[in-house]
Amino acid sequence: MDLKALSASLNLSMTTVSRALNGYSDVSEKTRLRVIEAARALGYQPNVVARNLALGRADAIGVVYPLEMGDVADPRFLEVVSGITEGLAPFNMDLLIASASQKGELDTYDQMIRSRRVDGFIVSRTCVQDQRIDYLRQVNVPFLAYGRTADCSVHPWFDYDNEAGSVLAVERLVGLGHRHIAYIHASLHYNFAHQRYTGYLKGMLSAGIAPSTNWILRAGLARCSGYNAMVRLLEQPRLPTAVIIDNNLAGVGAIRVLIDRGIVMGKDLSVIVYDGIPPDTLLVDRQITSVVQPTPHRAGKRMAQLIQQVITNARPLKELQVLCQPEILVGNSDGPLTGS
Amino acid sequence: MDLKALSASLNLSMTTVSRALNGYSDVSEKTRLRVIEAARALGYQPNVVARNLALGRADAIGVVYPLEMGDVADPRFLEVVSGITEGLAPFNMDLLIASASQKGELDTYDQMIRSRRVDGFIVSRTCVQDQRIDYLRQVNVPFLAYGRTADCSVHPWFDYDNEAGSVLAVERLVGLGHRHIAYIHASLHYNFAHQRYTGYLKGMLSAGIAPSTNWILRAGLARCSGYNAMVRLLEQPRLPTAVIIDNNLAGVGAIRVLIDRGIVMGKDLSVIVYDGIPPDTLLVDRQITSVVQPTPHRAGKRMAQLIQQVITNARPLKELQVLCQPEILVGNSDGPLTGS
DNA sequence: GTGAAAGCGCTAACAG
DNA sequence: CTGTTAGCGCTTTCAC
Repeated sequence: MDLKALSASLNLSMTTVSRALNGYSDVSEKTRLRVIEAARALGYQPNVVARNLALGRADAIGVVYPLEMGDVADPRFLEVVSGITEGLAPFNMDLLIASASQKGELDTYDQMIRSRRVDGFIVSRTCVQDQRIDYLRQVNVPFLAYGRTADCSVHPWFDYDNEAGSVLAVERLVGLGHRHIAYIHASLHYNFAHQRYTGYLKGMLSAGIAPSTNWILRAGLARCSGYNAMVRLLEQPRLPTAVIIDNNLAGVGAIRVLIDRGIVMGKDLSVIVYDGIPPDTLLVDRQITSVVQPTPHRAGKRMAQLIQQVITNARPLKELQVLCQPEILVGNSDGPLTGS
Repeated sequence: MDLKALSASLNLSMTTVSRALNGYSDVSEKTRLRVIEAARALGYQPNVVARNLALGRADAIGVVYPLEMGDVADPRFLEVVSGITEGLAPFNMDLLIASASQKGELDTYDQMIRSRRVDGFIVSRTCVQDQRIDYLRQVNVPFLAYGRTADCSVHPWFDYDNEAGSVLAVERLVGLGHRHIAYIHASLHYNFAHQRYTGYLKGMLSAGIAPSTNWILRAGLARCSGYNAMVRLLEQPRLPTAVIIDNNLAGVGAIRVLIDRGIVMGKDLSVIVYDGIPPDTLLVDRQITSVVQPTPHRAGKRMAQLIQQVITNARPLKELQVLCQPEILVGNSDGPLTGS
């Protein structure tokens, strides 16, 4: 069932039918209803390929991800993708996923652009200095960056306010009376880790506390690294009364040490984990106080709307630079400073 | 740079250029080389939208996944997707990902089909009785099922030989001298769980061992459920000397119990986990003996090739029904039956 | 070997 | 308000 057949069955021209279906004003209400009804009855669905050729659009956005296993294995990313497709659906846009080719990621972008498969991109896992973004800007293809970069004032992006999140965590602990607050963090190479660390320092400063370097420990994005960091922390001659861990992977490992050693969270040591601990992970009945951000799914959905607005030029740049504010989700892993 | 411009710059007709580029025989070798060189130099890339309209293809395959969080959160699925895109790349095919619409999954399939966005589908997480497959068969759209179904002799699929995996596990334990072999499993509603369970029974039968119902415990696809199951198992008046756990989530939980209670795997109790334990999970230095299957990434890649062959009708049905054989990956969580 | 012309299914001027 | 006409960029008969 194509447009020609549909219009023939209605004794109308293809033009009129097309306009009726696409909600143009210059078609009588009566005709429109008749057309819509017939389309439904006959199960007409426009051929998007033809339509896109005529319109010069692709009605799709692209995501290309690197082949490195580390990236691929990120469970959260699938949730983001899920959110993106969901957010794109109302606009009848598709999500095209591509692996980076062996020739390199940039090459994949180039191919997708020149073959007109997509109208724009979502660039994930931005680096401080990001050549993909440089390239897309240069060839003038719409995109939304998932994460800020060194120079991100001139393009649309979506990111979390990592600094603010750490400040919140420090403020909460200080409010509970803590002044000896340790910090376990991932490599400061990562943009998010750097920002969170900055927030920690800032929060401490505001509270008039000098952070102790003995209590600032480098871990990584792995549970075992958090485990080791906590072990090291507990070997210190003087112990802190609270600790903030800047990512949930290290958080799981660190908390494992506390559980294994019978250290009671919220009493012996207050713990706050950035991003929280995924459910069904700890296997003990504890709610970890967390800095929470919108779920990956929600973030993806929001990004879908943003990239759509980028493509349609619906909004000024300023409104396409979205910084999500984190919140504290109170659990029972922290508590007031005890007299001891 | 489009075909018209390219052919103009070569003083050739679009026809000839098109044929040269698409490897037709009826164009002189000399011209072909000249065309290819020029195309490269000028950075010509065919507009796939136009090409697809002319050819009536989409050069894309679709994957639609349900919105349920449980599915979305499956980290393995992203790896499968990654493998699919990689496997599709050599054929210049794209992967289109869509969330199921609120109206239901079938509706999403229907839309994608009628709008000609895709040439076929990969249907994941098949159920024993699967309406999506019924539908695709009915409308005669190519697809590959990821997982078998009750009646899967008439369509292409890719699956793991779950039954054989359990048999292997039992055989290994029996070979080590064990006869008291417990089994912790997910809901037998799941196709894979049912098949693995069948394999367990079969393996036991072959070894002339009557499985004890006290040692067959129902868990689920969650770590905590495995934890609870193991606790229940250890409460039995008589204990088994070995246990097989049919999924890695429950496996993590079950093993946690053993670690916490100081039960030494491979000595006090031999443990085999289907699919193995993901790295950086246990936080203790143990290699769990596992039934392993091709990685999700590889599986995805293979499926990409399969669906491509389905679409091009390249092979007989029989060769499009692929059953992957699992293997045992030996760790140190099992060992010979000790005298005690 | 090469080119002219028709058409894939749809949209968008431009007339009426 | 509705229909006619001309493309979108590519492939593909069918002649030469």
